[in-house]
Amino acid sequence: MSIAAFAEQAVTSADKTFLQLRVDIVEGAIPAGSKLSETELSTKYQVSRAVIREAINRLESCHLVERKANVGARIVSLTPEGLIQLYQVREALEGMAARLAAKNMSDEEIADLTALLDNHFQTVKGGESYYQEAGDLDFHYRIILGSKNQHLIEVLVNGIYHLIRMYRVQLGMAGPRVTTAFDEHKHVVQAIANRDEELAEMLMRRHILYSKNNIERKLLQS
Amino acid sequence: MSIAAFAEQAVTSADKTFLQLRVDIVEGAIPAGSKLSETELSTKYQVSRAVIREAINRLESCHLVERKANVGARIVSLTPEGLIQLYQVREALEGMAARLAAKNMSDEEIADLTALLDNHFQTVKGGESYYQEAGDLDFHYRIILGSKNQHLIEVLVNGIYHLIRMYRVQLGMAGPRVTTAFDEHKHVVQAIANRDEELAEMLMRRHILYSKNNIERKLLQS
DNA sequence: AACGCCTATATTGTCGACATAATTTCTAAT
DNA sequence: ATTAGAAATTATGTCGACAATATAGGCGTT
Repeated sequence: MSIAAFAEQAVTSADKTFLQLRVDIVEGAIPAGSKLSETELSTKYQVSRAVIREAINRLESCHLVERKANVGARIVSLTPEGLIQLYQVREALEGMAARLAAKNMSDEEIADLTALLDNHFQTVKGGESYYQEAGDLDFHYRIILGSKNQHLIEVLVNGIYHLIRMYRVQLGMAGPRVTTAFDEHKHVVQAIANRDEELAEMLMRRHILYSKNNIERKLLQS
Repeated sequence: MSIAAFAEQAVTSADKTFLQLRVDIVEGAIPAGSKLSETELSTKYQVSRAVIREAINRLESCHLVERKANVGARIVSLTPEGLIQLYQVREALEGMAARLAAKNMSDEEIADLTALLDNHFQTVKGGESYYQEAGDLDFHYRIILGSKNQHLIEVLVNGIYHLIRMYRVQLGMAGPRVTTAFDEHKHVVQAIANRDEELAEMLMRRHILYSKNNIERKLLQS
């Protein structure tokens, strides 16, 4: 199961425009903090202003843009505090996700997750570290989905993860930590396999906390 | 500071329609699970369909309605599992909020919070229990705001709390537990005053967990 | 020269109409 | 009578135009 599995396909024109805009924003094609002019975008994407407005509305609900009445929409500006706060929310939510996953994942799902990790371990042992980010995402997504909690899934997959990716791309942070993250992932999965909710949550929180500390260090460097 | 302090005043017509619709949905004037016809609503609220569409879009980002392309929008249907899942998210987020509040609230804010609790205690000791829900909300809102975490505040205040209120109203649950909740609130505030992040989070999580258990019991009764 | 006010411009908000997709209803054939 | 298909209807999606608000620039005054 890849990330694409979560992308409900776009049927309407507003859907496509929204998805396109989201990519352009997250990947930095439209720089953070810049203003989103409706007329400008409508000519650029060859759709009416109504479509653009709808797309912007959805971007706002992802917390990727901020709107002010009668003024317009701006892409959110990236601040170190913002990223830290994002990781605090992520720690809380993914910790709970791991707890719920330990309770709610099926044995088969857990087996798949274990297999994924083994697979991931093999590729990285071979030095192919370019695969790291996708692997990391797969790990986290599976546990989030494994929680079977609709609200949790929604907030994380449609909201926080795009924002985090935006930070990663635009602050020039290459993927997650490679070296130690494997063991942390492995221990989380073991806890889930043991149906140890308490430990699964604690380990996931630690894992994300370490990421946060790692990022804070990088932010202070620059 | 009351709940009204969070309601950014509506400037545009879509704002007002959104707020009105949200009240009508949460309070049950429009029953859960029912379809939201754009044309119907536009005549009912005396605004154009564009305004209704924008309002519905915002309701969707609150998770109060669900839209399907080329079909329309429905108010979310209330299920016991949905409420339980909501409380799981709430436990994770408000636990983190209490932790952050213990770190980030100013001494003055903590003093105010303590005063509020004393006040609340006096009124309830006098048997005026009708004030309970507002008091409970005030307590939780202050801690959420005290976290100083924008994402946390957004998700809880603009998202989850309206949904929970919708459940409360429509499943006919009178406010929160009265008897034991005070002590739990008091202990949370004490932990925050002591700047004990760990304990503050744990106590808040317990507090919400108890609420969840209480609700589960009520749900099983009916 | 600096400040305030007023006009001009551009952008967002709102509207009604048309295009398109989904649903319902009617018809016809088995 | 039931079902499949097509026409009619209703709803959502999209568009261009107008209205209202905010911003920018120019003008006059102190």
